[in-house]
Parts: sequence; C-alpha cells; structure tokens
Amino acid sequence: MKTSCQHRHRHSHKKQELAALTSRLRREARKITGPRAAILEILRHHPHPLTNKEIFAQLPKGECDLATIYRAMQMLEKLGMVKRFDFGDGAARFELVGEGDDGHHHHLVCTRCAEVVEIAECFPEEIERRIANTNGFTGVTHRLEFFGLCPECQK
Amino acid sequence: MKTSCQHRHRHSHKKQELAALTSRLRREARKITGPRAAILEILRHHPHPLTNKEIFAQLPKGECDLATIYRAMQMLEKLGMVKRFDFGDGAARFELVGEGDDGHHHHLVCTRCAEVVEIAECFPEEIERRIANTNGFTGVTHRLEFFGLCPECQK
DNA sequence: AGCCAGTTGCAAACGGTTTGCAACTGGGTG
DNA sequence: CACCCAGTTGCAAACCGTTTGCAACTGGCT
Repeated sequence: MKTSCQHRHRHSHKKQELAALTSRLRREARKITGPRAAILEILRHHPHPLTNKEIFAQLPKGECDLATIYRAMQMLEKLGMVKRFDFGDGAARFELVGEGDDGHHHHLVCTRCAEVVEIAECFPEEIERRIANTNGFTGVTHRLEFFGLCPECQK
Repeated sequence: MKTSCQHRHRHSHKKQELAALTSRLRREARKITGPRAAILEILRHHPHPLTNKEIFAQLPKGECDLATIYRAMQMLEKLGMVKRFDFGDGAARFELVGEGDDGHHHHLVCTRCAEVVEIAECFPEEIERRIANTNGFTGVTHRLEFFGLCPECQK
C-alpha cells in the first residue's frame, strides 16, 4: 500500500543554520531583531512543536514580550518558515520548517505525559483524492494527529 | 483496499427519538430539565456538529443560559451521548451519537463557507496499528479532518 | 548621520470556556 | 401528595490563549 505523502517534508532533524534563517527573513524585507533571533534560536534547537508560552519560558527572561512571540509566529507562519500544529488542547504549537519544505506531517502524542513522536505516515493520497472527487471539493488537505499512551506511561 | 474503521459508527442520519435520549439521561441519574430537553431537541434535528453558540442561537431566546449549554455538553460528552469535534477555529463542535456508537468519524469542511460533509473514510487501521507498535504506544486513536473548497465556493 | 517603515512593550480588549454562588427544581421518599 | 435534597440553573466574574491600539524605539536603507 502506498502511504507516502504528496507533500514534501524532510523528516531530517538536522538543525538549520541561524544565518540561513535570518537571510530568509531579510529576503522578505523583515528586520532581524533581538527577539526574532532569540525565537529562531529556540525553535532551531527544538525538534518538536512548541507553544508560544513554552518559547517564552525558554527565552532569557526579559528578552521579549509574549505578544512579540505571537506576532513573530504569525509572521513566520505567513512566510512558511514555521508550521502550526493543533494538539487539541487549546494552544497552538509551532515547528520550524526547512526551505522548500511545506512542513506537512503528523504526530503521535501521549495523552498522559504529552510526549510527542513525529510520524512518517500520512493519510493515503488516493483516498484523499477520492474524498475530494466524490464531494466535488478542490484543494483538499487534512489535519491529522494520533493520540495514545506512551511506553513510559503504560508502566 | 480496506479503509473501514475499527470504530463502530452508523452513518445513518435517522433522528433519535427524544424519549430514547431522555431515558438515557434518566438511566444515568441525570435530571430531564427544560434546557436539556431543548438542547437535545436541537441536536437531534441537526446532522452536523454545532458550536455551543450555534445551539444557543437556535434556542427560543431566554430558554437557557450559555453556561448551561457548556455544562450540558460536558455532561453529554462524558456520558458518550455527544461527540466533540475540532475544526481548528477555536470553537468546539458537538454531534449527537447513537447508542452503542462511539461517534468516531471525520468531516470535510469548506475553508470558505464552512460547509460540512460527513466522510465515510477513516485512517487505515493497519497503518495506525503499525504506528502504535513502532512507537510502543497503546490505545492509539486519531483526530482527522479534511479541508478544501466546496463546489459552490469554486465558482 | 538621518530617516522611516517596521518592530516592540505594555496594557487593554477579545472570544471561547469555566466556575463560584445563591436560588431553584426534578423526581425519588415517606 | 407534600417534602426534601442532590443536582441544576442563571448570573457574573474569572480564566486562558490570543489579538490589538498606541506610543516609543530601532534596523537597515540612503
């Protein structure tokens, strides 16, 4: 069965250079400010989606305002440098996305300890296409996350 | 290809009798009050998930408080009489669930006009099982919704 | 060096949801 | 059938994540 994804996503966790990130910003006529560099630095070192509050907590205190993080994430999302995920707990989470990558992928989240595993599998293309055709929809994508009990929490 | 769901869900839209609903409530030692009957009455006539505010708007005005709806939906969800869905717009939606049904299913939502279509397809069981096994997780489920442009909105 | 669009911090506003509390009531009991 | 109380309700305030108005500030161009 073919289950690969139509979306380009490199499941490499190699960190992007900060310089590469800032040059992407500059290219979009965005300023490289202290808060932004600090936020990118945090995201860069984090393999899993972070909430704005988590980013805030990791910032050297006083480095920047929470509102600034919200604004930065909005901008980074619009530029496609960051992808927004929703684990259903009412707080958006963000993950850095490589250049040329659309960041589409899914997670397996422990419902007890919130551990997150990145998942390679995706919803089968052909079924999604069938769903779109059957209902006459175009530009169909999906939001998909898995939930369960992680090995640690089963003990 | 086998894509059916391991979860029992009858995609019948036949309305449940109000009497059946209230007897389920009574069985759980819950009181049948005016607000609750009115809420069930609304849900019963609605094929698609409703937000609490939408339910509120359909209630004869003054029938009950918004907080009461929130409390009712929490209770109904706990009793398994209602299923919560999340279309990613920050408002929970609820759909009545038949007895013996777990309500697990998915939707295709128009990103422009918010039209909702119920989807029969589900994430393939065997892949989900593989994901669970590979990562040592148990009790794995998923949250899955599709988004696209409906036929009307393509014009 | 100077300028200005873009950015920031702060505080207030916002929208969905929850909660404390006092008044009320469904439905079982005597 | 009247009584009683756990469960329920309305109201208002609290909550929490997120957005926004505004005045002060600054990156990076000229």
